[in-house]
Amino acid sequence: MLDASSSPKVRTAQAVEQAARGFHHGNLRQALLDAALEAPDIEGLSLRQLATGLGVTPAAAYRHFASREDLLLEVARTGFTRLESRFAGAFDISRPPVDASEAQTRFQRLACAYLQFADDEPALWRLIFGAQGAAYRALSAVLNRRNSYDYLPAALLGLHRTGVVPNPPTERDALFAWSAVHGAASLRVGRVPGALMPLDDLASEVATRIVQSLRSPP
Amino acid sequence: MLDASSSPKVRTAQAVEQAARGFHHGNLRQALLDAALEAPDIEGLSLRQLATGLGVTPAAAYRHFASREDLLLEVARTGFTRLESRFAGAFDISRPPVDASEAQTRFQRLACAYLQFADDEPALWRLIFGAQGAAYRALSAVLNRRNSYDYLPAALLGLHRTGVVPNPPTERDALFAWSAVHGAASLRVGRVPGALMPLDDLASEVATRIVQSLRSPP
DNA sequence: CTCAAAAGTAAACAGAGATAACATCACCAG
DNA sequence: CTGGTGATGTTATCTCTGTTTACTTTTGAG
Repeated sequence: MLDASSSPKVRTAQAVEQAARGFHHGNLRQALLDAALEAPDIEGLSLRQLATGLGVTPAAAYRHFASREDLLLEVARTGFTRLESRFAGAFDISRPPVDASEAQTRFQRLACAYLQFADDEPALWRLIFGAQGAAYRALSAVLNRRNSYDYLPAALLGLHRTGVVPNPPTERDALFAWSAVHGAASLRVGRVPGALMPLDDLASEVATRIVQSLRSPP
Repeated sequence: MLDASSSPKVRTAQAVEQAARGFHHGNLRQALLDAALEAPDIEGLSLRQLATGLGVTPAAAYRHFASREDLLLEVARTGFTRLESRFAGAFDISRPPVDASEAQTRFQRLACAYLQFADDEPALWRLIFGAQGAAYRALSAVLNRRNSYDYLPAALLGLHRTGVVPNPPTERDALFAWSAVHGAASLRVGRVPGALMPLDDLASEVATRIVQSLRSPP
């Protein structure tokens, strides 16, 4: 299904040629998604250009997606997955940090992963969080939030458990942390001059400041 | 040029009447801008709908704006002005705060103004800061930054001068503060569940935490 | 081998931005 | 008062977009 070459059927030379080109009875759906993922402006892309760029008629796309919005939502879904896997790469959520230093490193790596995603795939970033966050809302209701929503609380909990932060983390702590990192990513994607320092600097700075704000009660 | 009423020319009674109706030799330019300002989705609006909604032919709009983008940029400009005037309402930048309490109040009011703008005019907010911040960048280069860019540094300086914060404010301090408030506004416009608390709560919380983060060196 | 479903094409529609040619009205010069 | 000029509007048209409909081709299972 997903890969034309997995079919055991023999194919005529012509069919093989067509499959090799990837069109006309092939993996059009994936090809459309892949092409969209590489567009510099995903939200602004045209279904027709996308289809004709793949050597296929515009109407063919409607065999695989109900509408342009539907296609974009699917792209946003894989974008979300990529963000999640970056989180997963930041630290192992199932194993608590051993000391304060590791807890702080984890938090910083999480912030860095968020910023790096915005840096590496700004089009996906804007697709997910831009446009009044429609894609984000539509997806976060459906997606397995088991992953994406647990890393920040886990990191904050780690900071508390290892003694970096006196109080156990609240939802408002998480919201503030998210706001600060999200805002930094936002300004960076928007190429606001002040936010264009090296990414690691920005990440460590933002992370450090957030931790500082969590250390003292009002 | 910018304002029809600034023209020194006298107008006949008929012309005034037409101007009052707003069409056919009147203030079409302003009418277009006003109508756009009231749209729930400014970025997504159609020039044709806008024009026909004002009882005018689509092509008429091109007598006043070079393109749709140009129209939107002009709308963004007045949006920026509105944001600025909210800043101006937060505190008087020319008079330094008298004590720590006032300095903190000022900072919080500034944060609140930012968030309130996002709350009251989400369409304008998205127009300015959304879409990779194109409008923001295009405008911030031209706009009289005297206003919009001086409030945050001034508020931070006030915090330092009154002894709330030990170190004099740096650019990175300002960037972090902006990030945190901007991020909160972003999440709020995106209707992220956690950010939907009463606005004053959010503003005071974010402001307080930012100040806390500025109180201790790494 | 057959046949139904899956997946493509072709042609058309409405609506978008944009342009060019034409029309009209205001207003100033004489 | 009058004539013409420029600002401003209209009409018609172009290309491009998303989307639908009807038709055709290809695939794969019974």
